[in-house]
Amino acid sequence: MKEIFAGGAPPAPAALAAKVRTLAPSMTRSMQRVAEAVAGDPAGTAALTVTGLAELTGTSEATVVRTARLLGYPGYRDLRLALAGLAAQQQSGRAPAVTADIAVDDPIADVVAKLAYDEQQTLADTAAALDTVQLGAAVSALASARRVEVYGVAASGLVAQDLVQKLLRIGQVAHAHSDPHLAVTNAVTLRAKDVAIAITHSGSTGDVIEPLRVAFEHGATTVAITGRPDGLVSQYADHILTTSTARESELRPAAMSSRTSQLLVVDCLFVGVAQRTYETAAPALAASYEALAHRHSPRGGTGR
Amino acid sequence: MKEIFAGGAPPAPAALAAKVRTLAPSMTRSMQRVAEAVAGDPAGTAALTVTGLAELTGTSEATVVRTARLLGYPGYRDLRLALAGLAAQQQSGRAPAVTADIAVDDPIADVVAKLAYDEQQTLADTAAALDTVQLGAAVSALASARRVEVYGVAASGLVAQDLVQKLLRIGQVAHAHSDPHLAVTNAVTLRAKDVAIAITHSGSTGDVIEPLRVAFEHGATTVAITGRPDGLVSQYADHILTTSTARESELRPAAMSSRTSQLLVVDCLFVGVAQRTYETAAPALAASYEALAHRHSPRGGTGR
DNA sequence: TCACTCCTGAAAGATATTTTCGGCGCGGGT
DNA sequence: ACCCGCGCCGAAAATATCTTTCAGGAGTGA
Repeated sequence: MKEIFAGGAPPAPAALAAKVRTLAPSMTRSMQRVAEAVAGDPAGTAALTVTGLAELTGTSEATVVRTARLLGYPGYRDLRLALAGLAAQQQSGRAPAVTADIAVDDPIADVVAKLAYDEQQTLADTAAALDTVQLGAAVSALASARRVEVYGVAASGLVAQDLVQKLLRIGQVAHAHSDPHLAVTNAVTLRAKDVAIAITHSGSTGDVIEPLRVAFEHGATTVAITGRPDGLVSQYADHILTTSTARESELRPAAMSSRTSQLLVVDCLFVGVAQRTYETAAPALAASYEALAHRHSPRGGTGR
Repeated sequence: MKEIFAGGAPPAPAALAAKVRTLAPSMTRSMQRVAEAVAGDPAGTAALTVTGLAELTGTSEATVVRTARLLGYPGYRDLRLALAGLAAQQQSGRAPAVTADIAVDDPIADVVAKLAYDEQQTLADTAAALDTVQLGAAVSALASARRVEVYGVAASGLVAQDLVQKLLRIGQVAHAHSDPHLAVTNAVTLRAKDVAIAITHSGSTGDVIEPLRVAFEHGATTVAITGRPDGLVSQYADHILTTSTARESELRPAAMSSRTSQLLVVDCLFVGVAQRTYETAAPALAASYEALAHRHSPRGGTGR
């Protein structure tokens, strides 16, 4: 007997479709075929043996096993078990109903419904796939950080600012950087006890990786929030938080769902830190709320 | 073959426990032990191999297989698969137990689940409450706008920037302002055919209302994205888009759900505009994607 | 074009499952 | 009380399934 059960990484409950999407880009062609079959028909796949699935996808047993490994399972046997579970869930639960893409001539009401549904899906996927161990580690680092620097450009830059705004509210020293040069300049000044966070969906945004690398080499604790955990950015990250990737279409750029996903992660970080530092966080939150009250006109209902 | 019971009956969906009880009397002692273990802890049993389950119940592999047969499965392998499904169902069944507020001592996994759930709820609420007529009107105004100015401070400022980033991608002329003075300065330059958008959750943020008022009085088309449609900001808005407000708690500031809600509205605006201006928007989107490609390191999907 | 890297599948090797087969306990007959 | 037969039970062989190894080959950059 080997591999009792628990350990560092739980295989994956039902966030399989999400995981497939997240990892698909880093897969080779044949592995993608396997992953596609698995994600497309969990129930059917669960009924197949390695050999059967290999034949179905026109690949070999080895490839199937490799795919299972990549998805986080010890082997095909375990993937199959998870698949059976997923199938059962789908069976009992309401039909997941694949949402149609947004078309150019969709009425506005459909657009609202589809976007809302997609973002909900993204949230569910992200939550399911989020590694709570990594998250916990990142929270610990932040809670005891002397100073926090967050790097992100474009859409991820806004997420970085969002995190910083939140951290500032609970009395943490935090800054966001979207200027690559200034970011590197800033990273050089970091030491142990400081935390650097890089946010990049692609995992390969040079402008963000560079400052993280510098911070890493200067001994700071580094965290990466990325949709591609196999990306270059992970090389310099002590803790990796994976965001999920949703399908995108012409009218629905990837930035949309990655942002939703990143914000959820950021919120989790924030709440985690607020919990750990409750003694100081709670009064700080109250104080910042109080300080802003007078900037709102008296009118407009106070109630609630 | 004897085939006493199985016959044409399907393996068994989830009524496994019932089946065990029904068949128990007709079982021999050791088989009962196996059946009991299976019914008692489906999840745990699903993790075991034949040998493991045999050892656990103090019986032999043969007995385990015989039990599986009696329960209607072709063999142990299939029983195990069904067991995994059952476990997954049970798991998901007790999921909705996380609707409570986030507490200081919640484990990190609960925090993730609760935040994700809350944000999903916020999205659903917002989508349901969004006035598509107002939204359509706002989209029309944006689609034919010569220039778009967006005002927002703090968290809403980030949403403003998000909208602007998106509009820029489809070739619209857009700017975000979070500096109240500059915002007003900017607002006085607006004319008809220009669009001004104010984003404020409270609906009473003076720093944002003021520029909107100025824009309104200069003849620009004005849009308010607010959680309080009865707030002061609405007085100067041609179109009002209402975001939903979720309950908040000490550890979960209102900014969190209002941001989610605002972003959904902003996404809807963006997609709506992109639809209306598809001829120019599509190439622009493609071009901006292309232009950024080289900023990502080539490496990404290699090994590991 | 050549060298190189990494993907890929065939087949060997390891595990898990199923089947076979003989032992043994238990009741009933003498 | 003893013997006989019935059928449950588990050890081990046989088979199926999964995993690993290894070498050929496609694609890529120089």
